[in-house]
Amino acid sequence: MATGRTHRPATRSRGIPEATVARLPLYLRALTALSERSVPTVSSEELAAAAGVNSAKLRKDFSYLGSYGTRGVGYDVEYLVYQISRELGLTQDWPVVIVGIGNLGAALANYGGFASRGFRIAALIDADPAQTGKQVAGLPLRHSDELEAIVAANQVSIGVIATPAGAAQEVCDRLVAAGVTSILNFAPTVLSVPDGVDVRKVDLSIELQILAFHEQRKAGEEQPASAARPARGQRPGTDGDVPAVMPA
Amino acid sequence: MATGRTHRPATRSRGIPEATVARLPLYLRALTALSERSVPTVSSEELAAAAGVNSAKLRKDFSYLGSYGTRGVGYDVEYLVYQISRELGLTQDWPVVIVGIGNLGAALANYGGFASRGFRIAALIDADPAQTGKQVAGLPLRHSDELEAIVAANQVSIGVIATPAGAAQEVCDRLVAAGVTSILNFAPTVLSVPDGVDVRKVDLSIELQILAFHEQRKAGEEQPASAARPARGQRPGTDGDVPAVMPA
DNA sequence: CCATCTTTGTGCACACGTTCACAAAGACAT
DNA sequence: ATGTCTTTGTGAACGTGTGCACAAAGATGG
Ligand SMILES: NC(=O)c1ccc[n+]([C@@H]2O[C@H](COP(=O)([O-])OP(=O)(O)OC[C@H]3O[C@@H](n4cnc5c(N)ncnc54)[C@H](O)[C@@H]3O)[C@@H](O)[C@H]2O)c1
Ligand SMILES: NC(=O)c1ccc[n+]([C@@H]2O[C@H](COP(=O)([O-])OP(=O)(O)OC[C@H]3O[C@@H](n4cnc5c(N)ncnc54)[C@H](O)[C@@H]3O)[C@@H](O)[C@H]2O)c1
Repeated sequence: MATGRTHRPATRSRGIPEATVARLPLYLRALTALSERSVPTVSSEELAAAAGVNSAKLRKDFSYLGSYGTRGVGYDVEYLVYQISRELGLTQDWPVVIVGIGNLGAALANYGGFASRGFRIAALIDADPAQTGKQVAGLPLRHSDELEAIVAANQVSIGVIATPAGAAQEVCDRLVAAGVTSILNFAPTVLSVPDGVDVRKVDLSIELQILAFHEQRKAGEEQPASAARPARGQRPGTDGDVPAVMPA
Repeated sequence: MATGRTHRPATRSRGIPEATVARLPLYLRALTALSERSVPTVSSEELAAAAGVNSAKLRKDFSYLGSYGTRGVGYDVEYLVYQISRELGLTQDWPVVIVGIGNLGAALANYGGFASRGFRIAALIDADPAQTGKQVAGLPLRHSDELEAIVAANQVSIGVIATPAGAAQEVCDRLVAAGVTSILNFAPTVLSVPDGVDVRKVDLSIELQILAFHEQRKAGEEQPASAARPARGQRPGTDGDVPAVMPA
């Protein structure tokens, strides 16, 4: 997951809980799959299984949207797809710019699941003049100088940053100044933005470190009896590795 | 964020809260930057600012690791780097395999922040025989047939999946059968894994949808002056209220 | 050795998220 | 109509995470 809400304090007003919002896309994906198989209705139990969550949670999540199910039957697939799409704002088109078209930026530009929901790539922007004009994913690379003009002309409100970390804050500032109010950041930096701008981040390295933590824990827990695998982990049981020094 | 913990129920034993674990890499990154600038000590206030969190939260997080600060002074940078690294299991080397070396897989393989922490790419694996042997990021692509052998030979416990969604579950099953117990999944699918295996996921599309939700909310809130009816958070312009049909 | 000042570590209260468990809504058959 | 059966929607209990606010630890200076 990603991230930092620099937005409003709470959501108790017309509020769908943040945790619920984060799961709606998951439900939507599962429902879309059912829809493609022409399944007419689905129970909370089935859908929950498909989305990898527990059914009580799913029902509570849906209850924040309204009462869209039918007791004894379940949920109408098409109807739910529509309701969730509307709630997420996917019934409209969101123009998006991607800044920093290197290895990662190009992969993102080629990502199908991008356009499949209402997201449209308005432009691919890179600072390297040598790249300008080159085509990536069928779109021409535009130079950073044009950033402000592109954002304004297309009314872009969502920006994706895939530049090196060092350039991320500057790019962010320019995007925000030009009118972008939501940013998805792939660079490993903390971005600071004014109130009213949302930032979410994706960081491979952080995800791996979290996995490593649990991995180490698993290794350290290994049944002392059957030394299954001499995992590279720390020694088990004993937590007492008193480490190095505590300098002055 | 991302994820499904299919691991243990809770962590009440030697437990560092999950939310804290997820922030440790962030602190570590900030500390590493300070370390490179030879800053000897840092206060919770300063470090919190650098990591983008609130200082009380940071102090509480650190308190789960032990009492590593000095009142009136702050935290010793080098010492904290060591303690957090140890806690996250980064003092050891973690061999990782990436499966599915297309646009995204190649970008991940080239990612510097990979090796910079203790993660080492043990192998890049792809199913396409035409690609086998080609070099990506200085490593030769290996064919999927070798997956099991590679995992076993390198004692790989962390796998990254960057294949198309359709292949993800099968790849996951093979990784798990071969001994992998932590998976980072970039394919837009829910993976099912046995107990004891951790899965984290990264999904661009989901992140964008979450941003779109808040974006829509912001637009719908625009000082509507008078005719404001706080009905179903619709955007300003098109007031296409009242949805379609509710089928039988 | 004492006073003062800074900054940690944490008790506490509250907000948020999850799960259980069940009343009641509706479908459907008779 | 009435009864049975399925499955929703949600109250209530519990667990986890956040942030305030402050006592106490230690540095530093006289
Ligand atoms: N989140 C993740 O999982 C993940 C994975 C891999 C890489 N990354 C990060 O993504 C970023 C990009 O990685 P990459 O491998 O594609 O790097 P890259 O070097 O291949 O690409 C960076 C691109 O950004 C462009 N650029 C540089 N400064 C710019 C500016 N000011 N304005 C516009 N464009 C600019 C460069 O011309 C280049 O094309 C890096 O920060 C990297 O650390 C993140
Ligand atoms: N999470 C994100 O933000 C994000 C972004 C872009 C793409 N994606 C996803 O990542 C995945 C890869 O995207 P991509 O653009 O690199 O696609 P791609 O088609 O360029 O690459 C897929 C690669 O996987 C290989 N492959 C297919 N089946 C395989 C198997 N069974 N075993 C091993 N390798 C196999 C293919 O040969 C190909 O090289 C897709 O699922 C895509 O939806 C995710």
